[in-house]
Amino acid sequence: MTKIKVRFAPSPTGHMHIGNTRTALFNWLWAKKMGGEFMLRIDDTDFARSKKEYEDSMRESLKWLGLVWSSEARQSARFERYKEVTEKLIQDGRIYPCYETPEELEFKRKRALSKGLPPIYDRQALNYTKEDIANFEKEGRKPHYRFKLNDGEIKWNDAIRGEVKYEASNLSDPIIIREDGSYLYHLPSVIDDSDFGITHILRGEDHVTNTASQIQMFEAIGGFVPTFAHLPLLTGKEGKLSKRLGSLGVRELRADGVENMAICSYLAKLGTSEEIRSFYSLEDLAQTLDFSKIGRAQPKFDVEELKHFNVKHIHTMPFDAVKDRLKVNEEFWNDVKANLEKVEDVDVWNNICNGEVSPQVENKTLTDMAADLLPKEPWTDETFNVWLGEVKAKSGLKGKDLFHPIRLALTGEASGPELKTLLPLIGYKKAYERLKGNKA
RNA sequence: GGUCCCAUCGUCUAGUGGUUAGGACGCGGCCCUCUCAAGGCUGCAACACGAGUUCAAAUCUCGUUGGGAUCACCA
Repeated sequence: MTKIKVRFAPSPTGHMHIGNTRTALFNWLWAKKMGGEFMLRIDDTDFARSKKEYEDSMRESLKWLGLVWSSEARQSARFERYKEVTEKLIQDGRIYPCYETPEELEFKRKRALSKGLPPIYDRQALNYTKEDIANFEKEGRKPHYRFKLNDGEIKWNDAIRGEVKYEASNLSDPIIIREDGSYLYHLPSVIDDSDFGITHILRGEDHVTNTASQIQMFEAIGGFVPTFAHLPLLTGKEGKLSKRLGSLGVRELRADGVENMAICSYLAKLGTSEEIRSFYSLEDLAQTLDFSKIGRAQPKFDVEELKHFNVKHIHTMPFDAVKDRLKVNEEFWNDVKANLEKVEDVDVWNNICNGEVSPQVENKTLTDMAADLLPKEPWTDETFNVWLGEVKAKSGLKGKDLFHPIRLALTGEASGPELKTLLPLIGYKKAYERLKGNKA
């Protein structure tokens, strides 16, 4: 059995978004689970839209997510190779020149549609005479090229969708070279997958039809046909795949305090029969990947749900998973994590316990009394209960009337970890001053 | 419009002819805490529609409706 190799092949025409991330993640997880290799390939054949800035941004997001790659390639650096293959394919009669303008093509499509016909390319270019071509050249028209699909049934066994088949006659011959000589994604992608020994192609189901034509390309260049797996596309809350989903960037999520492993856990399990639960390492998550548990329907992605999941993810996050980013020790982390909405908020509590806080005085009589009753250190586990019992007895207050003013005075916040946990962390001196209404 | 895919609680899903249609998330209630949060328990809630096959259909067949993908000189 050959070693498996997968690739994530983004086009640097935007930042990493949730759809991209999901594809990259599944590829990475599959490689990890199978002990294979994960490759990054920059599909920058579209000069007009590709930008270095986006490429850098994607690399950064990928690294932040933990989706590291062990090798990489760039399509714009491989044009010589594509040209070589193309020339051979032209000789084989699998690639042919066409001279229609985009406008003419658009017109043909519209006309076909209005007649109730499928807007499939009519292969008019296959019937050009030498004179036709000479005339086009004389007009100054430059050819674009299409890959000729052979008639017949194309089928493959999709790792997610099972057996898939298409009749080639229902497909358009894909354009593979633009009028300006640049390549479109189809053929370079196949050449690269073949040259780099990609064994599995996992991508969104928007590519299923492409797969049919690409299988013929793999065969035409004499390459190994990889195994395909097509993930159902994520849809937005409203049903349609919204533009918002496309623009929902990893960078924004990160800035909002969403944890990388929350994103990965959520995306890996959404749309599967497994419950969405937190994983704290990609390796653990990888072991649970199972194509047979991926549904065929399109799951709805809801960013609010992700954010909610993220909060729970933080509440149970082990110290080891965050310690590199923390200034506090394990005990402190465990005391406050269940109240955090973002990891960085641990600083807020660190400051409340160790820094200076301006107390809010809600019931001065009560907090003054509480200050006077507060025993000096050393404290024991029972100190808080004993102290509060006295305050309760003396003030006659209980429940919220009792706790709220004290919490506000002690922490300056209306909610947070249990006061019993917090008090020892704050210490006598600060606690006393704050209860007295002084900044401390 | 052609081709392909899909359809079970609000959401993600289990279910492969006989189930009180199960779980998870969310939502409601209760409990725990002398407060909030966190936590525990519990409740509400679904087979898109219509035929057919069958003793029996969420499950099989056909149709309808609805959703999605693709049919780009984007990837």
